[in-house]
Amino acid sequence: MSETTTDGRVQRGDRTRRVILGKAVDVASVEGLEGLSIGRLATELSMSKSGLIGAFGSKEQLQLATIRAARAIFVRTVVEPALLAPVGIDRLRALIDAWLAYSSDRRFPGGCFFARVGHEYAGRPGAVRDALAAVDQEWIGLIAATVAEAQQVGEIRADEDADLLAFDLVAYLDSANLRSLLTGGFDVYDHARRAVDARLAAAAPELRADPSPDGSPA
Amino acid sequence: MSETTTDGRVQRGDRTRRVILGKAVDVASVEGLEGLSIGRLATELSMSKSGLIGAFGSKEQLQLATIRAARAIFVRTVVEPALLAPVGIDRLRALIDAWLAYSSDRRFPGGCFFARVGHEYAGRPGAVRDALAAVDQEWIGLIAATVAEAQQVGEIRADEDADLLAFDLVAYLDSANLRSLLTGGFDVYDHARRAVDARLAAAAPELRADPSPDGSPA
DNA sequence: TAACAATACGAACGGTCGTACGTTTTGTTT
DNA sequence: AAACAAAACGTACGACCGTTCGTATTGTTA
Repeated sequence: MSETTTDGRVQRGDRTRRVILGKAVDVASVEGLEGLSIGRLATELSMSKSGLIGAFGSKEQLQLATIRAARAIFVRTVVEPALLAPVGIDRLRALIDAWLAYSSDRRFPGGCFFARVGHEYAGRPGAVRDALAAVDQEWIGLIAATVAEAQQVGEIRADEDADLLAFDLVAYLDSANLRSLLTGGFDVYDHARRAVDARLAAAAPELRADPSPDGSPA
Repeated sequence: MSETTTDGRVQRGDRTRRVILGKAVDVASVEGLEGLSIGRLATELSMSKSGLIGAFGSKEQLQLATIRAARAIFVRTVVEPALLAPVGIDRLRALIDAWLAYSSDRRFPGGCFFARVGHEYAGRPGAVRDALAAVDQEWIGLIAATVAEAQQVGEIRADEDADLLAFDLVAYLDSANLRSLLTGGFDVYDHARRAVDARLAAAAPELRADPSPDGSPA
């Protein structure tokens, strides 16, 4: 049963959905998920409003699908390439570097998609907010887990709180993203890089072994 | 000329404008400056749409006035109380503490007004974006200037880059604001506090003076 | 070929948006 | 009291919003 039948009809529908979402993520990264209007999207894609909404059922479903599509792009652009780096501090830096490139290269025209729409729905309960909160938690959780891995291989001090360190790092990234968009300049990404470097240097294990419980240096 | 005549008519207009803006900042902190609709605002204030828009001329003027009103509230809530603290690290901490209270107490129902609408317009050139960028720069500049003052009184190491330190601190605050709204919890403010403490501890001058070029304390 | 299913369409719906115009009300100035 | 000025109103406008309905088109299955 369900022998991966490639029904040409649903196949066409899937393709349409992909095309729509490709445009939707770009629009939403600038105008937000509320400003993402059916009519405008339909016009830009040269299709009918009814055809477009018919592919998703309702605007909220379109919004949720847009979030999933943006997440997939984020994973492909930031996470997967960074996971090629070896476990430890290298992988952590790879994630951070990939994120900075993702933001400064304007993978989405409005900067980080999730920063834009996250703030849009942060104060409004509902399915959209929940979905965005989940993605945000995934991202911070990934950073924290990567920090923990680096601790296990001894590249980050064991007494560092992984969640705290993840909080700091993500904060630098988000701040750079916003300020770059606001000012139009890119210098602030260097601020973020220097902040990351300093924070990771502080979290690095002491090179000269500190005095053990008994028998200490002169 | 212009002997501070208190014209009852413009006085009434000013009062109306104040009432409108009082509601506008609250609405905009949740729905954004775009979602701030004339009709809804008029309904909530039991006045006519035409009367409301007539008080400002256009929606963009209303938006700009709303930003100025939010800035005034921010100055009164965060900046002015903190400026009572003595120059130096105390004043810096007072600013940070006041900001955390301003955010976690939900002085605006949607959290920090400027985080919400800053992201909304960060990617869209125009007068609104420029106004928001200016306020943001004011705030970061104030933090940086306060850091510089603390350096002059010897409470922060002179080799710290004031702009860099300000960037880090503001990043912690913004991150806590967003994540608190997204999750509905307030634990993340403790993360921010611990991040601030650690960052300021790292920026504090060494207690045991290192050997200075000539004649220094034993 | 006939019956069925999924997609996309055009047209229309009620509702809200920002704005403009003319009128009424309220306050100030001759 | 008369003339004027500012504020607030009611009404109406065209544009767009998300959604619904019936229909044509395209592909699959009997």
